[in-house]
Amino acid sequence: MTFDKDASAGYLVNHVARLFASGLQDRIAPLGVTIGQFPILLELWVKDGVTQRELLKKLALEQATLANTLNRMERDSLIVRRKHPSDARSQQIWLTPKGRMPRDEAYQAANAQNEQSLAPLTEAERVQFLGLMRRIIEGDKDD
Amino acid sequence: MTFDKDASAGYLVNHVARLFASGLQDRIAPLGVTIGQFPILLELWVKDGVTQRELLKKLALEQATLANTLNRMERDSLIVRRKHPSDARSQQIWLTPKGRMPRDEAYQAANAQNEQSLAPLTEAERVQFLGLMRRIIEGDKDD
DNA sequence: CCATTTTACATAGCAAGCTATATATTATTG
DNA sequence: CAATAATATATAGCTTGCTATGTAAAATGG
Repeated sequence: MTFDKDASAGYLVNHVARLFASGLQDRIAPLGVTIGQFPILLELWVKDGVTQRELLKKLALEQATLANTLNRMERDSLIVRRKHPSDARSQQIWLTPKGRMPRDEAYQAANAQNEQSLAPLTEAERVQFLGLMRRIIEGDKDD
Repeated sequence: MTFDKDASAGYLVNHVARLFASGLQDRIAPLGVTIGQFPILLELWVKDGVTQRELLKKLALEQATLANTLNRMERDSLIVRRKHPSDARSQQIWLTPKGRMPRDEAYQAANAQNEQSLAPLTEAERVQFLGLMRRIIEGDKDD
């Protein structure tokens, strides 16, 4: 039997993911944010003051991963955790002024990276690519 | 301005990569191998006794990443490093009997995971998906 | 209302990736 | 041939992801 990793979806998708990640990392570093913090910030920019569990529901991450990244965000003064008024187990996660950074720059960084990495594809192919990935993700939920 | 992470190629590809990785991890764990070691083993099964630099050329990884993973593979008795006969800076990387495990099971694990994750796609779409990813990777090299 | 279960979160510990830097050896060059 | 540059690898230290487990508070059921 034989196996060609360059014909393996798993191998390729890992490689592509690292290309996107390292490109985005370079672009958002000047904003004082890392790629792991980025999706969390995106959610908090929509609505902060939420609990960790509420955040978790919107992110495809394990609870421990989120807790650890929130620790680093607190360390980096992007968020603060305050007592939940009615449930002492939870905390509310609030953006600091630093966490409320110029968001447009962050959006632009992400858009620019997507644009750069997808440059070899036509518009139709980009739509296809996103669609195929969404279906793979969707298919996984049934397992 | 607005930004929808679920319409972002970078976000989706990261998610998809983690689905593949965790699925493959589960499948190869019984073989005593981890996902980071897997692509290295694939190369060593083709040819061992090579130097780290020769291995590195075939893998889309940084030198330090490879060195660290080789350390863990040596710790796990999958490989041994022996003195290079003519260059004292290098070492030759050899598979141990354990590293020469039943490869077919490993190939089958990877194929089965690809099959499972790609299950929502038609054969034509799978070909498309691989092609799109290859072009993204290829496009990155020119940067 | 008290014992038990469930929930929310934190922590420990690991793998895999990265950048930056150190170290030893070989190759080159004046 | 000695000084310098280049090469091969290792190490330090970080982030992001994971699983497994601990702990405190809330909810529930007899």
